[in-house]
Amino acid sequence: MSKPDAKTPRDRYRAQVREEIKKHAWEQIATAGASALSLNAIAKQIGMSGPALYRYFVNRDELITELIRDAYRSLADTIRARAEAGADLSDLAQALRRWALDDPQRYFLIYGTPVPGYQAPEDTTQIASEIMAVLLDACAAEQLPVTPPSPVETHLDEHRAWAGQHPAPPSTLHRALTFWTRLHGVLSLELAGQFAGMGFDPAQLYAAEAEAITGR
Amino acid sequence: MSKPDAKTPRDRYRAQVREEIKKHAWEQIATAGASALSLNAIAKQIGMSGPALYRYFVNRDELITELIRDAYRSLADTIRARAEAGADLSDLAQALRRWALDDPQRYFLIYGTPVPGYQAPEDTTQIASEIMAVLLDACAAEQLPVTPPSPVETHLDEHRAWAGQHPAPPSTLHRALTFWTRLHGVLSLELAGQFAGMGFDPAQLYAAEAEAITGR
DNA sequence: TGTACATCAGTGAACGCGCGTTCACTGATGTAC
DNA sequence: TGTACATCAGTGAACGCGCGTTCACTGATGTAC
Repeated sequence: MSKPDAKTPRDRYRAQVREEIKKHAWEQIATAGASALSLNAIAKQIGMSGPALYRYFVNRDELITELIRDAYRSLADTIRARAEAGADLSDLAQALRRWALDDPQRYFLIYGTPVPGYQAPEDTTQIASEIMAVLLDACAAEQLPVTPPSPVETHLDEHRAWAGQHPAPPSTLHRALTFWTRLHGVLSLELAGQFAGMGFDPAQLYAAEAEAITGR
Repeated sequence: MSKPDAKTPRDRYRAQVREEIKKHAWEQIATAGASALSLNAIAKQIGMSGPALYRYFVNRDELITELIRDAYRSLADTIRARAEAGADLSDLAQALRRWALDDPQRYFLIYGTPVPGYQAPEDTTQIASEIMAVLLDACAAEQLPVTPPSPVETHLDEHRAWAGQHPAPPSTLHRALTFWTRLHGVLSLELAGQFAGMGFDPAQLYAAEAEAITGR
């Protein structure tokens, strides 16, 4: 009897095929959007029959859920790695933008239009709060002049469950949240092509938002 | 021979049925998202056969395009009406939020995840710049202290084609654009359910953004 | 006011398509003695 | 090292489904004289 967690050749092969399926799934999403993702089409690209994929994913939903999970993980790892390398808020903003531009549909899979009724898996909300924690750390690291808390800041301080055990003061809670929403505002409109034909450079608008929040 | 633009009973009937088709299309989008919109399903709801709809829309794409156009028009009219009623930036922000919450999927149809390859009709970009013009007016109406232009402001001033003939100074260009992106940032994340389970009230975060930009 | 004709809304059958998914199977790979 | 058996990847046929769209048609509504 082999140890339950030993990696047999078969296990390795399985993992490898799963990765290949995902790789082609991402390609499909990149070119036609997530709603067009088709198991049969993926199978054809890989050179397998459609039903073969059911050896690797119980159904289409599980595959998509897995892709969402991977996207979250990728983003969280990217941001955290930059933070641990000593990045400031402005650097984190740039890392986020690069990650998004690298594969816009991957960004939209996480932050885009939700399909009514679809429930994201629980562990993704955990990864999301992991990202939030990194932002809170980064905001806390940059000192701001102490001022009396605004109404929002007070409100956020009274509903700080989302910040976990983070000991951030009210102003930091607000800054982290605003950092996120403002960058998402510019980034999502850029990725959606809403600035197309307007003539200016979205990167400059984005950078300005990133710096504005730094208080610099 | 009747005048070419006279409204015959048949014309009126046609317009009426077109509206009914659109009404059910919106209901479908609201409950299952735009990608799930189906002509046959709409026909069934109305009590018609599927092919009958082809008397009213040349195909599915034309219907969706029409819905997008209507959504843009509705938003532009809403914003402009408030502006003409003397609303300030904060009021406009609230009008935008109400409009979006009224039908989140309608908001996403305009500002949500784009389908790669789909090209929006030209006249919608015209309506979009109409909205931009209202924002520019509203921003111009609120005086801010004169300061030397920042790099972004200079950049926007040098690429101001998107602002049409509007004589706004650099700082106003930047404020109008930022007003839009910041509100969209909070709003789109709220509508997508990204704040779910975080515990705070998105309305307060939104209001704070709306007021922050006012410079007040 | 009545008749002849044209217009047009709507139907039902049919097309080809691709989808997700199931099932019984073959054949290769790994395991146990 | 060899044989017997179990595991499991992958196949091909088949299922039911709903989709967008076309076509030839019926019957009602409007127009012209």
